[in-house]
Amino acid sequence: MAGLTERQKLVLALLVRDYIDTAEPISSGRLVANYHLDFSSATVRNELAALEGRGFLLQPYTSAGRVPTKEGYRYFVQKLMGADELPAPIKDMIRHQFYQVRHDVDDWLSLSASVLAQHSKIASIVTPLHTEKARLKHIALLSTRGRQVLLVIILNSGEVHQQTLVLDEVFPQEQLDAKAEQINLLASGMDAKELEEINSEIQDTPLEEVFAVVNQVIKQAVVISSGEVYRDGLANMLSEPEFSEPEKAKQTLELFEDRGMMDDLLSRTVFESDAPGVHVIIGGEDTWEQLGDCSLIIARYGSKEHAMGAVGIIGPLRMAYSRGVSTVRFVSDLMSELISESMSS
Amino acid sequence: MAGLTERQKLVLALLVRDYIDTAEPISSGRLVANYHLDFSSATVRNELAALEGRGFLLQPYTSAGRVPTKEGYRYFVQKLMGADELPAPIKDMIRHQFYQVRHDVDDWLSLSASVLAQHSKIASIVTPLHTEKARLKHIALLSTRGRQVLLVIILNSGEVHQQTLVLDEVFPQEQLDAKAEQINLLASGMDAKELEEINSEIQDTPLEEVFAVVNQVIKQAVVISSGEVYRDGLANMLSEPEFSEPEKAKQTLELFEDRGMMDDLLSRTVFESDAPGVHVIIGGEDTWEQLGDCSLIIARYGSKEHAMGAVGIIGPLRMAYSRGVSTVRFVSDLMSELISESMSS
DNA sequence: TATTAGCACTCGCTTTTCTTGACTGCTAAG
DNA sequence: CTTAGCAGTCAAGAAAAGCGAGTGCTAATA
Repeated sequence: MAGLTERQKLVLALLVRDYIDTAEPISSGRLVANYHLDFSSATVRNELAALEGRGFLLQPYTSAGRVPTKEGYRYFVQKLMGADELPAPIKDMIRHQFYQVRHDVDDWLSLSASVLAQHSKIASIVTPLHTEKARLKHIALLSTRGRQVLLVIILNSGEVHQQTLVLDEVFPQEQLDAKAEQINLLASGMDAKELEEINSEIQDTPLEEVFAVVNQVIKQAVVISSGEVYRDGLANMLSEPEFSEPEKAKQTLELFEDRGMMDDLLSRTVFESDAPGVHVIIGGEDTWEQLGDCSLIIARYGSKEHAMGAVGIIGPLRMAYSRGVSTVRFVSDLMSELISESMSS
Repeated sequence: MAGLTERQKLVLALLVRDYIDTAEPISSGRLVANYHLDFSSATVRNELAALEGRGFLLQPYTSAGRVPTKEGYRYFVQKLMGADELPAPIKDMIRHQFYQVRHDVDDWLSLSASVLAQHSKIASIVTPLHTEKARLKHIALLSTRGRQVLLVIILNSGEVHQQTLVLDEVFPQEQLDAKAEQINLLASGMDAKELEEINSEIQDTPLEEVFAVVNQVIKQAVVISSGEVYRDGLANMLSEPEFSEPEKAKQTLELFEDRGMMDDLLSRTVFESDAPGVHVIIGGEDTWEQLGDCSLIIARYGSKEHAMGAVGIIGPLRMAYSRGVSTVRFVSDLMSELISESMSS
């Protein structure tokens, strides 16, 4: 199957862009008029028919204009779309916003989510850093209230996990410090497998209770959303005409609330691929059936050596891919920079 | 203005319950037929007209049945509604679910949110414990990665706050321990005001950087949502017919995403009132304009002496108040029990 | 005085019909 | 290969008609 002619590419690009703007089927006449094409609407009609034959376009009904198919969007994103960078002043503003929270890492995540939602006008998702080879760096036990104790676990990657435990009896802080110190001496630097091996030694000692949790947390650390996942801009989505039917809206919201699904999606797409760039997933098909009629633009941040997280936006098929890709790239690069800066002395 | 007659109360109660079930305007004939009333539809019509005169009902249009007004719901909730407890097996199941996560306090919150959403079929919200008179109990500094340091602050109430800081240089864990110890010796037991007073002593010492954050956290601790607020069941809401118009849905979602609003609402209603019971807020009017056409059922958990949080559900005006109140009460009591148990030795 | 049967009236909803006009695909000429 | 011209298609919108659930009122009844 030969590629598209230059003119077909032009027509497809114009049509997709126009449709993304207007959300209405695009007609041959409209294309000629709006973009001052130097060939007639009849010619455009022929090209449209050809593009429809290739599976890039479809007509909602016989006498309507054309609408891109998922395949059409994919071709557009891969071959036709140019970059649509955020304007420099906006970028500066965002950099400034990050600068203002430079001392509080947790704010980086929520700010990223908020920035993405605001500038893409759709929903965003941001996961915390996580590493694939979790090793224990350090734990701390902090008495909070009665038998409740906060267990803080820090991994080699810098990832922080915490859990409030209810122990069997009340311990003063000094004893908790001692317990923590014992575990640190014993298990620091170990990964899940090694922890498992020394597990039997711990059995029936006073450390058993806490140790079990450390063990379990390290095992779970591989799951990307083990920390808090930030979301924003949910309400934005409902403004898009494709979610005017409440059914669609509900479906999408459920997708968004479903941790497992997102987990799988993010980790597979972002972490298993070696390409560090921006990934665009357009609608569900075979692999990602559940995505349905939503598209996803995601990128990872951090570094392969230490720890990585993902930032991304989710919207209808008809989303501003060009601007979206630029925005996601900008934010993920910014995050990577911030993190690498915060590691240097 | 005299009270309602017994028969008017009966008619109002039946109508509200029926409307909550069906979401359709209720006619006089329907009431007589469904509930085998021993007076005629004409009589019911007279009573309906009287109730409409009182502002408890209204007709969507001239020849339609009646629908409750906000006032109508309020009267129903205050005077007419009985208890509609969850069935015992369901209660046992929920208790069992809590039992399974008894060692992890953080799970209590997310489980509460999930239980409430599931059994009320609408959205839920759960805030962590927080105290009004925050005093510093203990801090810890944990090196995570490069210049990043996790600051964990534990208040007298047992509330935990944490923040990842980016310090100006890299410190080994031992030095961080020493710093933390210094601050603990100096400031343990102090409240916001006392911390402010010793602030000047800290100026220009190596502790300044960390101390500033501790100071700030204690001040902010009074805000209820300073910890993570758990939400669930958002998608449930969209199933309700009142949110079929995307505008309404969007509005409600925005309300739900707006932290400030919820904060204000929860703290004012739950904490400023002395009554520890379940509060029902029906639609926005003067005080809570923003609530619009949503209702809220909330209760606090914990104890006034130590720390309190709030659990609640949010839905359309037409929600199952009776079941809702029972469910919220059940969950909040359960949480209070768990917490008080976890404090005893 | 309170209740109720009877009846005319109202008005949103559904269905039907008609019209409009924005497109297309095809054909034949340039 | 391109394009003007034209017949054909079909959703969307407006207008009309009928339906029917439900009311308010009135007059008779207990």
